[in-house]
Amino acid sequence: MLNIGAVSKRTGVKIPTIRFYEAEGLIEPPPRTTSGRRLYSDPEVRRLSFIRHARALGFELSDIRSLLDLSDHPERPCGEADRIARRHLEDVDARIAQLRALKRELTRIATPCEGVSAGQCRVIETLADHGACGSDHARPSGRRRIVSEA
Amino acid sequence: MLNIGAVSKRTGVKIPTIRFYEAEGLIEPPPRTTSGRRLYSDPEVRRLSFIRHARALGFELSDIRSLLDLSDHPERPCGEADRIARRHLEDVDARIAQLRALKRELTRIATPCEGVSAGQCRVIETLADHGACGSDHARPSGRRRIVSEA
DNA sequence: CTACATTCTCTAGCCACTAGAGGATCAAGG
DNA sequence: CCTTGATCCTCTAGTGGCTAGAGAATGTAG
Repeated sequence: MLNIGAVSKRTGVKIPTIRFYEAEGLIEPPPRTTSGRRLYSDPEVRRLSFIRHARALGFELSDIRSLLDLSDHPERPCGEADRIARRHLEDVDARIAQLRALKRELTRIATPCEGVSAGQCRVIETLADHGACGSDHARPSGRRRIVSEA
Repeated sequence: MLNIGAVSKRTGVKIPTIRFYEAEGLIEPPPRTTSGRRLYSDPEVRRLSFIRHARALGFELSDIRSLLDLSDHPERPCGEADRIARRHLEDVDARIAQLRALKRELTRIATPCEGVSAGQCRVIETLADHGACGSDHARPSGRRRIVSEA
């Protein structure tokens, strides 16, 4: 039986995040010591590693919920898991394409501007005048923490 | 003088978003009709287009704030604009690299699994057993709306 | 005059956490 | 035994960049 700190170290999931997953129902509320501290045993630790791993691969919590569900019921057909993984892969592909388009735009914009003051700055100018650029870029997606895994 | 709906159509910025930008101080509170409706003139419309364009390129609002500031003061040195753009470009590059690594992992995982039930599913299995995969992936970043411009 | 559209303000929700307050409990050293 | 510092507890609020919805007022067309 490990306390939450030990579990956190072992799995790489931060303490508040473990509690958060518990509140979200991704893991069961563990037993407690008499003083109310959480005690985890091996299966919960493995479950947390599973979640961590899936998060590291960019799966959303809702997907992870489904995947955990399947992993809890090994007798069920697993087409769903495949579907989730493939859909996610498509998302990633789309995002890569997006970012590449973005990069092209940005490179064009950010090539060192010769102007000295904002009045002649290419960056500012290009942003101000949309017509000047390759139009029709799409919006990239939200900042994500980059947390390399153990 | 345009009302907020017309401005929204012209700039592609949604009405609630325009109000949001006003609340955030990215645009000035415009004059109002006697009944309290917002009235915009050309400079504000251009300012909104600027913001929209910068957002489409993935700049964060805090960066956009700085860029707008520079564009308001054309006499200032524009090194800052360059720095913002270059930093952003680096971010994008990093994100692309990240996603590519992710894609490799996912492709490995999601190649159609032969198992029929979750018990033998490659997806589930790989997630459960971290050792089985190329380790050390990083976490990709948050879902972003993809809003093509114009 | 009656619909219907547009606008207003305000609040709450999204995602996956993270940070911080304020308090209890634990383990180790003196 | 007592103190110190680490760990843990619960709870609330904040992050970014919006979006959705309630409920009310105003504008416009037929």
